[in-house]
Amino acid sequence: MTASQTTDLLRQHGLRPTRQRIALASLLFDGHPRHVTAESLKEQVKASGIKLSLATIYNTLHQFTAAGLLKEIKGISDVTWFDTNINSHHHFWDTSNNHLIDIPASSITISNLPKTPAGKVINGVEVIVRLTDG
Amino acid sequence: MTASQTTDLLRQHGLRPTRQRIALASLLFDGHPRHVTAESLKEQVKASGIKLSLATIYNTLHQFTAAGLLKEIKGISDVTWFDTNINSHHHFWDTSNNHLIDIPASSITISNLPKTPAGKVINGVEVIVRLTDG
DNA sequence: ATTTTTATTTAAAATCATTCTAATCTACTT
DNA sequence: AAGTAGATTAGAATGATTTTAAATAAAAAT
Repeated sequence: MTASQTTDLLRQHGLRPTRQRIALASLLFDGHPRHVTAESLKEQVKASGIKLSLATIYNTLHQFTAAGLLKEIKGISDVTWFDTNINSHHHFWDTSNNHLIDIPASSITISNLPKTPAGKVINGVEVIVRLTDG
Repeated sequence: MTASQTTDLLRQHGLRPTRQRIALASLLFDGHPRHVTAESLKEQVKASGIKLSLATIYNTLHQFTAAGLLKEIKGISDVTWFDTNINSHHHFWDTSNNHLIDIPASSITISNLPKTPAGKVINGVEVIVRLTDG
């Protein structure tokens, strides 16, 4: 993607094409699927000789997410939960009051998974069904 | 569960039955499914007039988990990930190198979910398939 | 029972990811 | 070119969790 195409992309999403946003967008939207954290992106930025603050990386990742350019992958809120139900099962996560409700394992069927990478083994499957008011 | 049954339970799992562990175990293992965080458990402890430190609550939750008495519900590591793939899909999480791999939405079928609580709406479904070496 | 050993608890400090603040700077408008 | 609204930044603040190092309690040995 050229610099001018990146500029257009940002404008189309209501974001001013600043030097920092252009730099991050061209790293992120190169056509390949990418999974980044703020830290991993900071490394890439550093490696390409660009200088910008970590706060800007966080701001920009959230703005891109709000604009629909990125998707946030987040577990259940930002704290660790412990469950007295040790059997395999899943959860509704009610985001309006931050409560969890059990979903029996039998409610979820997983089929045709892509091949597990060589040397790796499936250790567990966690399904989170997010609920909101409405 | 009586205090002596709680003591037995702890011993059976190789844990010394200390005052603090007995108190936490009797709150947690009352036969009802429970989802707790360290903070929520601290509140319950406080409400029952018991005094013990937050560090002990964290230690104990992890020890109970290691002993198989609790299950930890955790998203993908403890950082927020952002994904350039904004279509509905899921993830392998390779815990050995902390990498993510996409799983197409079509690989996962969800059926017979429990009824969504009144006034709530499903906002998204996130499936994490955890991988380890071996 | 008393001592000794080893595990546990604790308060306080440290850590780590993330957000906030308030000052500076930059893109867009006039 | 000047003004204004929005963006960036360094550094402080926050919040969850872990670590540290000293004090305490449980189990084992005498």
